[in-house]
Amino acid sequence: MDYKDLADLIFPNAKDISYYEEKYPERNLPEGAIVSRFAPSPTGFVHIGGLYQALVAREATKRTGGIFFLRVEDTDQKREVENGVTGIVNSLQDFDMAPDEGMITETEEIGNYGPYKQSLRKDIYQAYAKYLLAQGKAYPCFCTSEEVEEIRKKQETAKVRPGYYGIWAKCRNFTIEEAAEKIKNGEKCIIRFKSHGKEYNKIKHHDIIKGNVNFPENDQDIVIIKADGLPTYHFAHAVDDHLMRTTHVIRSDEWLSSVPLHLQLFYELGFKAPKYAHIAPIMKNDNGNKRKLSKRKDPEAAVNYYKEEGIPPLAVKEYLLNIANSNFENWRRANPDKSIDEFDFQLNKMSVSGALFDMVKLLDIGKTVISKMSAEEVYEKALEWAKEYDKELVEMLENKEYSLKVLGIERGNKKPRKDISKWSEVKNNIIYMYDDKFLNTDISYDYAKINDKEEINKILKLYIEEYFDIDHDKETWFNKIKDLAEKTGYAREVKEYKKEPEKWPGHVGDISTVIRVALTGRQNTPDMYEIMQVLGKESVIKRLEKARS
RNA sequence: GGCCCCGUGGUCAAGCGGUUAAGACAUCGCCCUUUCACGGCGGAGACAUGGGUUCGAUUCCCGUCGGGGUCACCA
Repeated sequence: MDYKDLADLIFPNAKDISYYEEKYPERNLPEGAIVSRFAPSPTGFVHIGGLYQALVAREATKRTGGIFFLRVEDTDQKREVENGVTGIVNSLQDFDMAPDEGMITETEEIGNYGPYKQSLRKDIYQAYAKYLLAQGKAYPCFCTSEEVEEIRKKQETAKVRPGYYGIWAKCRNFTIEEAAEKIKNGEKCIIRFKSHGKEYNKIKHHDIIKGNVNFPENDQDIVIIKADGLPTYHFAHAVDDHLMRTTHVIRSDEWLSSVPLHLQLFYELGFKAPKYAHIAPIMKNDNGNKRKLSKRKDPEAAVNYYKEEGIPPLAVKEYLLNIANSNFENWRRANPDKSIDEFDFQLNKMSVSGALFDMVKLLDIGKTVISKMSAEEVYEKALEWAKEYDKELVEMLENKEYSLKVLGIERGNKKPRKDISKWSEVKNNIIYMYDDKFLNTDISYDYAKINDKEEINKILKLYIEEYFDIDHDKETWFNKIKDLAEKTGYAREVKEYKKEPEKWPGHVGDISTVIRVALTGRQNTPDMYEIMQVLGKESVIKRLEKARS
């Protein structure tokens, strides 16, 4: 009896690996094309760090004529969540980052290198496990989890490195016959990789992001096939990324220390190892300590948060890209209208350590992104958001023609307004422009400097009766307000007032403020002339009358 | 604890042997302006620390301190 017989005994039905090698040939892509992937577990909502990884992987492939695919790593059924794949697919969709290959719904996929869901690739993993077994590079292990735990405890008291390796790896020393005997007796086994690494040997590895790193060789006999017949991450990674012809493995840097193991696996399997790029995670400041954004503690860790808040996906992507390649923002300034896919993204320019998440900066980018949109676009996007999250906004936006005018105020010029950073701010930004909201609610007017009721009434009365005409052009319109200021004893020009402030009780600006507050209930608004034009004569008068009463 | 990685203003970060140590966000002031936003100008604000190496270290080496990661039949 030899290793091959033992392999046949354990996996009698597994195919020869040549079958898969032929089925998934090298990809025919242009020179230098990068094939990379996003490979999440369907364990709940997508984390912002996951989106970040996906973005980086996607951008890395984009201009090389490569492939960005989505592989679902569902080998741990315990952690699996219902409709997990759908959640992932939809999140990528929301950010306009649909993969070139891989899962496209809970069960469907596109591409020739599938299945892209690991639980469906059981046969493949077993074929490769059998292949290792047949060469004596893997062996069945009959230890129960209790036994493994016991070994760990012994190692702890002996103060040696924990793990299943060397003298501690008791199943590795069974003879083929002994192992076969146990299997024939129906003993349950898992499959372990038989490592020939030595801890005292150092290996040099070059990571695209982290640079040169030195590690001890792996000497752990890690499990490759679990009791349920599914592979562990390590083994699935090697098999899948080989068969899917991944050129660049872009993943979170928590995997960095597994590189020696992975390299060893690729080598023993006879695969060409991919290049690795380990991304530093996005962090959060927690009482002076940096920690990863946590699903439990931080709402902003979930990508759905951004959708709910109405932060434009493009803003999120630009922010993330900014963290990834800090020259992005310079590029963006020079190319304000180009697609981010035209940016020359470089993996090796990524920061080695994790950035603290900065919501303020994200929202600033949101402002800029929205300020570049047309009124029509703002309208559509805000409405789309509102349909899901804000019924009142939907009602307001029902009058499309009017809403477009409202949203169009000071929009489209070379210095557009930047007052909306996310869709959830829209309502508060424009609600006073809607008569049915404004006229029917109690407004607490605060006129700032002028607060004498009589005075205010006088100003408003005069304005309505003698100075306001909706048909005036802007210059005439404002001259009329200046006239009104003069008439009521205020300085006509702010500059003159500032020269001799004791001469007047105030200036045109104060008169404007009275009108503005009466008109909108607010001291700060966009251009008042435009507001009046949008409101129309009737509404302006109604509003001013309302303020007087 | 072992192993690995990292340490430039509040944050993201250029620079990597000789620089007035960029830029962005935030902050403060001024200007523009009927308010706000935008925009313009300016201010404050940093090379963790101790030793080397060197004519010269933010840049190179070592220690210290600080931060992060990893040591599963989880990914």
